[in-house]
Amino acid sequence: MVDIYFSTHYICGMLINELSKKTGISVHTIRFYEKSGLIEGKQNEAIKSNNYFHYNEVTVDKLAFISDAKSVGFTIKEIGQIIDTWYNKKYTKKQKLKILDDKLISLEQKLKEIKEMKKKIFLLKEDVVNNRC
Amino acid sequence: MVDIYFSTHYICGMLINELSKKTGISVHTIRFYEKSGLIEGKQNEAIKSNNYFHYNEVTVDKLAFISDAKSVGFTIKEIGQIIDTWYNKKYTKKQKLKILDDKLISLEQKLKEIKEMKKKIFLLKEDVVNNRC
DNA sequence: ATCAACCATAGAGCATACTCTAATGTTGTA
DNA sequence: TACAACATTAGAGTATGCTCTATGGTTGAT
Repeated sequence: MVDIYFSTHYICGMLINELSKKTGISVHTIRFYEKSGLIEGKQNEAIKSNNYFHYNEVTVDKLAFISDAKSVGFTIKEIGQIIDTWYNKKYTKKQKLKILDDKLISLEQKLKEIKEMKKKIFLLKEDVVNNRC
Repeated sequence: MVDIYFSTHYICGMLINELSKKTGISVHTIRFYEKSGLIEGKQNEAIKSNNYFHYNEVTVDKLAFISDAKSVGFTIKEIGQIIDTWYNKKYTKKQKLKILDDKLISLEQKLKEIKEMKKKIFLLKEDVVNNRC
């Protein structure tokens, strides 16, 4: 009988391979994100035979967010900023709100540009349909 | 008195420096786009003393389009495809429509993702406002 | 004890999209 | 004719975001 409250898994969370499988992000890329400061694992002080990093569900959430944020065109730096408004004490409340408002503005801008591009492509399509080009 | 109908400018359009000033895109970047196949200048057969390239208003339009298309996240390759549905005989009508439809679908997808990200950032902002993180 | 499957770090390599430098030739105005 | 301001090509360098390789140690099932 194993006391789950003292199992390695319960205390330390998952290792990088499990995190990779859970998120669909490669081990290499996860390490790259860790080096870039977007996520961080913890080493268990009690275990001295290895220096393995352990990750929790917060990291899973962060990686899901990173994927989404990359899709909308945010850079690693920008994603780091947003994540730091989240769990981090790096910024004051005022700074956090400024960062988030800036991102909302840039998303609004992207929305506008994409709608305009849709119109342009649509007009181009009309020209093709009507043999005008 | 200069006969403008025979002036170099009228026949050949502008040189790269003027194109750069007109579009706000650097000479280097314009050359990069030309190497990438997005635009093309023409050399004047009649002038043998130099090998200068001449550009017309179509190129100005193309460069404006390239800037917009880059903003919405299209790659050079994708932009090339779109431009080739435009003035080019490289594709059949059917192929052109396929390319443009694909782009419309990807723009629709981007629109969706950005709207979702706006919601996420908005909720995050609420958390900051209410001191929940 | 062996061995596949994991873990770590350091650093090289790659694709994209520029951005710049070097070397050299041309044009047009003073 | 001098010279600043243009033009050309070839290729090197930079930033971003991965992606992979090398090397070596650890874990866990047989």
